[in-house]
Amino acid sequence: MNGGSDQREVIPEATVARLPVYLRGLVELADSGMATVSSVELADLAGVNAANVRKDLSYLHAHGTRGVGYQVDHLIGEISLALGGGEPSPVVIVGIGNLGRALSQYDGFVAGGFPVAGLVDADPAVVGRYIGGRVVRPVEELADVVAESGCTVGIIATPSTSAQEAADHLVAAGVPSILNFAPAVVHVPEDVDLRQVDLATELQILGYHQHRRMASGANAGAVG
Amino acid sequence: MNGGSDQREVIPEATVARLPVYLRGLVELADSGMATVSSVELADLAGVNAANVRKDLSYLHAHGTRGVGYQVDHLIGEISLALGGGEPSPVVIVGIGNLGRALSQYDGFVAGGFPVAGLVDADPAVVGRYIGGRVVRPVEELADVVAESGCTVGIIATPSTSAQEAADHLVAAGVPSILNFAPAVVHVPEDVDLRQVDLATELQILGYHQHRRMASGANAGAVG
DNA sequence: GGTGTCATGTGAATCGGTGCACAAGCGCGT
DNA sequence: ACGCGCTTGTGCACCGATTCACATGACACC
Repeated sequence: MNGGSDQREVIPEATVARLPVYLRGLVELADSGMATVSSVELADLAGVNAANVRKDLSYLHAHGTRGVGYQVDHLIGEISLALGGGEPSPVVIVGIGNLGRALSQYDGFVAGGFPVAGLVDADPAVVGRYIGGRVVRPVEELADVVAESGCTVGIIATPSTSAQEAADHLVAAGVPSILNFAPAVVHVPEDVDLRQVDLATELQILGYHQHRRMASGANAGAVG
Repeated sequence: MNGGSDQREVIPEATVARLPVYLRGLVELADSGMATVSSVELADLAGVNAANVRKDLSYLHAHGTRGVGYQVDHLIGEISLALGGGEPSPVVIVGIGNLGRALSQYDGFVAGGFPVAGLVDADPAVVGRYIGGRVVRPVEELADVVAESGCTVGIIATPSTSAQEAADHLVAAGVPSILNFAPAVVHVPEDVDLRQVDLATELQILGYHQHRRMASGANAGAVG
């Protein structure tokens, strides 16, 4: 150990994407009173391969006990630590349309440690309205909102035509992480982390599989 | 080979996930009056590598012209054909809470060929209410809704505790494709296509990167 | 205390995806 | 008509992720 305490904490991207799923399952187990969990159980809960679970957990400082399994409490702590260090990350939502309104009242955010700290919109007709007890502020004050509440995550819920503009505003305000719900490709500097959540794309992917299944099943006939 | 004309249409999953992005960019180009597009332009538009674009398009019957590029119209047609055969796929939304309401009014669905054909909810207090001109029907009538409108896609927007139940209802109604927005792992038969869209998970992934960036930058400082 | 059983942890093979780099081909200008 | 430049299409190598299979090790029971 050459003094670097974070060198061993390089977690593969695919593993990171699964950790929140594990965490959810583990919390559920903890509520059920389970003290330990095996990789097979956790794999079943998360819908992945058991060996995959073990390899994933090996990246954390989560030592399991052979012949017994993993300690649920400890595992919850380690995963929570890896995913943001246990500190809540306030989020600011840009674009208060249908989706933005829904997101601002989504319980999962608060429960997951991501309290909604601000709402902004470019439309003067929306600015000033109250959504879930929070006032919608103009996009010009985005930097202020970020500075006041220490927002570290920005959510883009604007129409796709304004998505790039919203991203630029967030970047300018110093927000390091952006989640884009608008169906548009936005470009950000390399030091900004951007993730895309595209409902229409997901549906179209489903459409492909469905179409292909029908085409393949055409000669075999539809079996009930 | 039994005259199968669809045998060559095996498209890698990663490619399928990019096709909708291409399609969006292409439609935009078509509106701008562009008749042809090069792989480099399309790559820039979609935010991916140009060679990747070419390889992706090679899976379709979308022959480009060397020295010129691809014909925008033709490409739009081929991608649309691959993604669902051009047929609109009506969707039914299960769970009309905040998210379900927002989704039911989301324009992108109709634009993408996924009209909302029905809304159902298990809560009697919600059943009967009108959302965007559509009445919310009880979950017991889900099979009827599906049969009436030929829904092929089900969207789960329930609380996570009811997600599995909603999935079971959809499967029982014969819906072959399910998009799950609830933060829970649901299990479906193998012949049902299930995709997960988890807002909380996405945020936690962002949280990981942010946390790691801060930890790494602590000893190295800001690099100039 | 010894032994059997069970679950972790990991080496290694495999699979799918990405991206470079280059050959093949088409059109345009001369 | 011919060659030049531009772009497609793809072989190949690299990389990350997944999964099997097995060695290691701890607990419980007798």
